[in-house]
Amino acid sequence: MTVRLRFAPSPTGPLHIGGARTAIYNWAAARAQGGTFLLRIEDTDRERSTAASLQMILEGLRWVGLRWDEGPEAGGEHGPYFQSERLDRYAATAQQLLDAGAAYRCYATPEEVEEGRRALQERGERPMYDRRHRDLTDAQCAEFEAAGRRASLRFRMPLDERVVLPDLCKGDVEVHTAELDDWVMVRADGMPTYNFACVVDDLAMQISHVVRGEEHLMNGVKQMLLYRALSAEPPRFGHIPLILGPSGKKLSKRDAQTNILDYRDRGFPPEALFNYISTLGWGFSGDRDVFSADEMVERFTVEGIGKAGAKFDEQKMMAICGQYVRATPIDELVRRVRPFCEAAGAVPAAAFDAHPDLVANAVACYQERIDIYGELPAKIAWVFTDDLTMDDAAAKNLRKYEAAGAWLAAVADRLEAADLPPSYPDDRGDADRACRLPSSDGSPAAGSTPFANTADLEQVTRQLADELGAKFGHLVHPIRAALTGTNKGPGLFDVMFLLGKQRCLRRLRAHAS
RNA sequence: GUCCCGUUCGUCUAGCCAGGCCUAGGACUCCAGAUUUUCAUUCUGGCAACACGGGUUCAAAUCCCGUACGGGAUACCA
Repeated sequence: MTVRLRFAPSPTGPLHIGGARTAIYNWAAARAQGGTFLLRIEDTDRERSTAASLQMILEGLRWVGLRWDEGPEAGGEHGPYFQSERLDRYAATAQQLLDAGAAYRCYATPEEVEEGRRALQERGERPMYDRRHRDLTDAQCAEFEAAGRRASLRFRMPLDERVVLPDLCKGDVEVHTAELDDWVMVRADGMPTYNFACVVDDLAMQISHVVRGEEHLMNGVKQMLLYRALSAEPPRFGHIPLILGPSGKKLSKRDAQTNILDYRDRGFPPEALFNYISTLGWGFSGDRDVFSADEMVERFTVEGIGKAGAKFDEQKMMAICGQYVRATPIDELVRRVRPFCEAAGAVPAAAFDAHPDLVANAVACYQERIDIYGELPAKIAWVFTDDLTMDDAAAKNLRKYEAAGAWLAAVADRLEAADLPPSYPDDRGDADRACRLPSSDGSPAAGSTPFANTADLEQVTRQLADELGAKFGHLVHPIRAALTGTNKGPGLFDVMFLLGKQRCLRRLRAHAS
């Protein structure tokens, strides 16, 4: 069997978390079986479909790393891939169904349909279309036509039958056709509805597996019946559980950011988002939940998707992002972080271009301190920006010891005599290449340059502490505050090294008295 | 209301289909400890679950039935 799966969004809004997961599962199922993954745009709702939404969806899919073999911008032999361009096919199938008696014309106005629905409800019956035009004669039809009414096309639902939908995720789902109404296949304006266009296209595009949210479970049953009316073999269905918000209801904009592109804009690693979203309803293995898309493809099956809804957990998502950030090679990390740092004005473009090693060292110092790229600018700005804002904790550390002012002056004097590298934007030579940061994880970075390395700086400072009769641990806090404006961050000597001589002296002396 | 689906630590999950290896494993969170110039990282340890009730069986988280609770669907939206 040729394996072909599709993601079929309607362009009525941006790609959201749930849609992305559906796309990922379809993609993974296709790749896992060496099949084809295609994208089809279901734009039969003229009012709500927009070109802007389409672009956001395409961009969202690309951003999480999904590529489609057929579809918009990719082409393919089963196009067009926009339902609005396939109207002739729906019309042909509609006619075929009409001729076969599997569908019929309904001239009821929306008001009449609603009125019938209410009447049924009042009688204690299931509220649905009351089938008032199910058996219209040709003459009656002609009468409605003459009166200027336009017909919609409805499916002639079997009245009393048990149908079974074999579902890859849920197992056999049995439903009585009495629960289903004579649903509209083609609107009065000639546009097909979801269930109809979906089946016509899945057939034409030779879709082998339909994987979609479980809100479509009943649609699956309706579609099964339509396949039968068409004497066609239905695809295999897999209705996957929903992604839930904290309240346990379907995830909505109220619960969290649901637009995929918002995560891009906030600086989430796309691979991490892909990874996290994939775990919402599917487990990689008993002892791992961080995995690559390739690894996922190796063992993904639709049957392996869970049955229960999964709550979206932002904390866990962040934790996974952090793992990806930490596993990223520094050069790659710099590349990814650059747009965020530049946009925020935290690191000038010139620094990236003319001082790549300095920037790499600075970023490396924060690799284990951020979960997403977007967190970096605010943390790293002190390295390149002179208008330091002192936070409360830092201000407190400056005042904590009476001698702090004198200490800072002494440290400044000592550093003035030391071979500290120059400050950005002065040329730092190969200082940053010779001394790779961070150095605080056990072994101080050492290098062979004309300049002091972080180990030398530590030695100088410890010695000074002795001379001052101050505890080294006490000395550190006001220095850090004066240099960075915070009480957190890289090791103190990495800070000095990054900042360079002039900046260190200036900041130290600004708080020396 | 009716129909359908679901229910393993607070959360995501492994185990369930092929019952014993489960005194239920991993991850996130939280707590404690180690490392340490701060923060973070890393490491060690800890808290914490088979919704409930029946059955089948020598044996049930795993199979069956019921109950409760949760969710979804009931559109000329998708």
